[in-house]
Amino acid sequence: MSYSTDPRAARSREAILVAARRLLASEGPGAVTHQRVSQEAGVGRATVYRHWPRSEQLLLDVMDGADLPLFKDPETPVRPWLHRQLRQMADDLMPPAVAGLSLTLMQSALWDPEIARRRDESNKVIRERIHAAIRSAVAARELESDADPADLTAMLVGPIVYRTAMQREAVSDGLIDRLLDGVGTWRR
Amino acid sequence: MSYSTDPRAARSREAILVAARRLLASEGPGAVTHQRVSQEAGVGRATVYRHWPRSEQLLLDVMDGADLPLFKDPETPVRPWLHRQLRQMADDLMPPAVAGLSLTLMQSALWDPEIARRRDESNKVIRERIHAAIRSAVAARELESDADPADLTAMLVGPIVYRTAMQREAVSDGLIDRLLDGVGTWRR
DNA sequence: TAAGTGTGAGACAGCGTGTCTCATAGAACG
DNA sequence: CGTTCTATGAGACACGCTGTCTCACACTTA
Repeated sequence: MSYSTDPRAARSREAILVAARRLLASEGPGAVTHQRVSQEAGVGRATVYRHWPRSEQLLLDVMDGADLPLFKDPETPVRPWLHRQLRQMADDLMPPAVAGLSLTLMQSALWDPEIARRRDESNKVIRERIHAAIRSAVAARELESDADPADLTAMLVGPIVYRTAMQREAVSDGLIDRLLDGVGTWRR
Repeated sequence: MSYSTDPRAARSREAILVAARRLLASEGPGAVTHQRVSQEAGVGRATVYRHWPRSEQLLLDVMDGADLPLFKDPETPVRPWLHRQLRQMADDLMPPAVAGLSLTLMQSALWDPEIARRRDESNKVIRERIHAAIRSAVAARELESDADPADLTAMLVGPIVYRTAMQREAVSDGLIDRLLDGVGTWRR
């Protein structure tokens, strides 16, 4: 994406993103409105609309700022690495602001094609990274598995999301171990 | 819960619930506002507030109307029965209105203690039903498993919710089989 | 210096919230 | 039957948020 190079526009953009991040962290996604953000950022309301006509897009860009390197660059042995990644994900999702943001975006995606597109992209990245990790484990004879990539993701990530966002309890290491056992037969 | 026996109150209640259900199905949770509902129901706006001061409570009661007998009364053999229940759950969750409602309530629960309480109750019911089913399978020597009840629920329900609400794809029978394989060792 | 443009301020119409008052129609009861 | 009781509809009020528009102004860029 290329934005205007005008330093005035860049300044506004930054101020708005900072304000949106602060509001999100302190009061949750519901507080990230054009009005609140413009006040917090010391910027005209119309300016926020100019940069982000829909507030979900603003939320998406706030999220992009904290872009996750999750499941990137698998290490061998794969199993402990995957365990660490899932642990990390569970911890990242625990704060209400983050859990709320995820739920908000998932919900917006149900009715907004643009958000749906970006959700699908995100899903694809995660799915491919997890698939790559599993493939490398299989190649190193660390694991025997023939599961579908999308199924793998659902089986590993689904329970973590469910536990943190819906059951609102901590993800134990034991649960992560069980999830990993579910993807196939591990050796060593 | 006991409501007023006054037939006027009962009439309003019913009209409001019917209108809310219709709005939910046709336009999603975002359309279920006091204002819209009161118009649709042909009822004063204040009347809606009297019955349900917060719109999430109205959504909860709309959901209760379609109360799910999900995972209730396990049959033997347990595995095919569990399979059917998970299939049913996946199909129930697929319509955007239902998926959206679930996400909305999960999100509200993050900031509203009352909604959180009812979410926890719901979770408890599901968890105990699934636990009962697993116990009966273990008792009948159909299954060997020592998983924690909350973990079981996360491992079975989590991926279904993830697939339908976040990946927005159909849950295949193959995935359900994999999930069931994950809870322990099945015999026969 | 002059043209171009992002901005802040604010108007406007609309929808939604949450609380309040008040006359009235209907229910409950002696 | 008449009388109390109460849920209701209508609407006022103050407020928050949306989305669009206009306009003078200051800053950027050529």
